[in-house]
Amino acid sequence: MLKPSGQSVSTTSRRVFRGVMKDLEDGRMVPGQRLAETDLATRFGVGRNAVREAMQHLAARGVIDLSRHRSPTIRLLDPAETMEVLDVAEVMTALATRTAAERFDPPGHGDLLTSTMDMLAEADRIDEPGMFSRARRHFYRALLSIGGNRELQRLFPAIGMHIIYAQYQTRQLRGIRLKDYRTIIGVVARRDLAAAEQAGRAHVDTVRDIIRARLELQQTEECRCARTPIRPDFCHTTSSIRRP
Amino acid sequence: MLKPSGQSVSTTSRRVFRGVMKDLEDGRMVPGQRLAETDLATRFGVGRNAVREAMQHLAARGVIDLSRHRSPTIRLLDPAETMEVLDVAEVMTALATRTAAERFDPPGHGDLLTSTMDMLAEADRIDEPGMFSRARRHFYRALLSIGGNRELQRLFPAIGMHIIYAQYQTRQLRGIRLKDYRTIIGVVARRDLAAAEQAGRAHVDTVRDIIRARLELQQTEECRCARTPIRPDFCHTTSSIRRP
DNA sequence: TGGAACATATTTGTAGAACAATCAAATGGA
DNA sequence: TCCATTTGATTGTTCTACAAATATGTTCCA
Repeated sequence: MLKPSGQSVSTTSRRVFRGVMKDLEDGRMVPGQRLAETDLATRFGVGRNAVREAMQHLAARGVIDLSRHRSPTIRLLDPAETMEVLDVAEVMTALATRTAAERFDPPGHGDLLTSTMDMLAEADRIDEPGMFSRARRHFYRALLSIGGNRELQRLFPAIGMHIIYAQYQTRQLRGIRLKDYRTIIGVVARRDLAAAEQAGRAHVDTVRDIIRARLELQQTEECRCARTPIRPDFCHTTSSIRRP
Repeated sequence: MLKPSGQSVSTTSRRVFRGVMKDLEDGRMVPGQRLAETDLATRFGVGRNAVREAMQHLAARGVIDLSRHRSPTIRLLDPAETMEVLDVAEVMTALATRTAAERFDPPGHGDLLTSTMDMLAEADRIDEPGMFSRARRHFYRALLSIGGNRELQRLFPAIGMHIIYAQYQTRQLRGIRLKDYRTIIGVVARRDLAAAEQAGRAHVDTVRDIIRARLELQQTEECRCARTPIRPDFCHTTSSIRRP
């Protein structure tokens, strides 16, 4: 039920797809980075075809950019496009939270929410890199699952939030997210449609404000921190993935 | 400007992708139909690899369903999922119309709207099958172009409306769409944000009501018209595309 | 030294062969 | 008629091969 039909197939290209997504989530790949197909093939132990299929999937999902005779690059958002992504995320999140509140059914969905809550608490206590990402994903999957809208389940993960997560990763954002997620869980459990929609919208709005502030700060003082906006030519050669 | 970055590449798999989309739009392929990869390869004069890449792209876009060791099938919406698609379409369309109204700039966008208007009028007069589909696509592209939100330009065509167009094609719907599109163009040109958002929402709402009515009608009297809900096993064999 | 022009190496784009794994239909027996 | 087996067709996957384009490196000239 959590897996949309198209996702459940377990093929080789799927493995590459997931691998790249996971690498992006865990910070092993960063926006702007090039992905040479032979490198990926050896890295995941598959043929070039499988890699190319995965690239098509990733491109359709907005994770990478393709251009002829160039290595695919992980999408890098300029400030304007970052805001555009957030505008889309706002209405989609609002729909997700409202639908979840509308369809929330304690007997079926109760422990799903409590387990999500637990996972968020765990992520708050323990300070492990991948932990928070997993909790966040779990939260949204639970939300979408409760809502039961299959088209939303399909499209929501296609919003460019993955890129934003990778590009603007700060502790400040993480803390705010945790708080907002708890609020959302609360209003969904109360089945308060209006409050749920508002909470979803407000969350994205908060994230937007923080990112905007950071972008403006960054524009004035030209200091580039370790993890934020990486230039497209960050990796000068196409073979950008080092083998272990 | 009309083309998102990922779309502009012109490769062989891209040709297959476009070909399938066009076949769907023109009614040469219908929801539920199977797409054997060797058939597609010969039909488009390309290798199997290219077809498989295109299938990954189409699957990511929600145009086809993939399952292991089965020919891909064009997505077929049951009544519930049809409504779910429309729920997503509603908020996305509302965002599109509002953003267009917000960013509308007569000097730059004026003749884009008039040309769209002309095309819609043309489609209304002449009764050619592909004509209306082209006009509709032109309308939405213009809307998204005016709004300028690149993420929305990328995600909007990924909504399952293509399938709905193919599955619920009636003259009644066409007429209503034409009228609604003109209304939307009007309020966008007036830069009335609230009215634009409302018009977008109302349009999808109207479409939903009509489809719902048809589905209920269909449920009572079990008559299946020529073009509507085709069963998944419509094509009994996998080689469903006949060569000319 | 700086840069332009060329030559070479690397990478992508594409087709096709080959084979295993799996599914769907046809066949044949009870 | 119904079930089991076989057969045929289709997909999943890797490899090879080569053309086309890009990236890199080197040479040469001002």
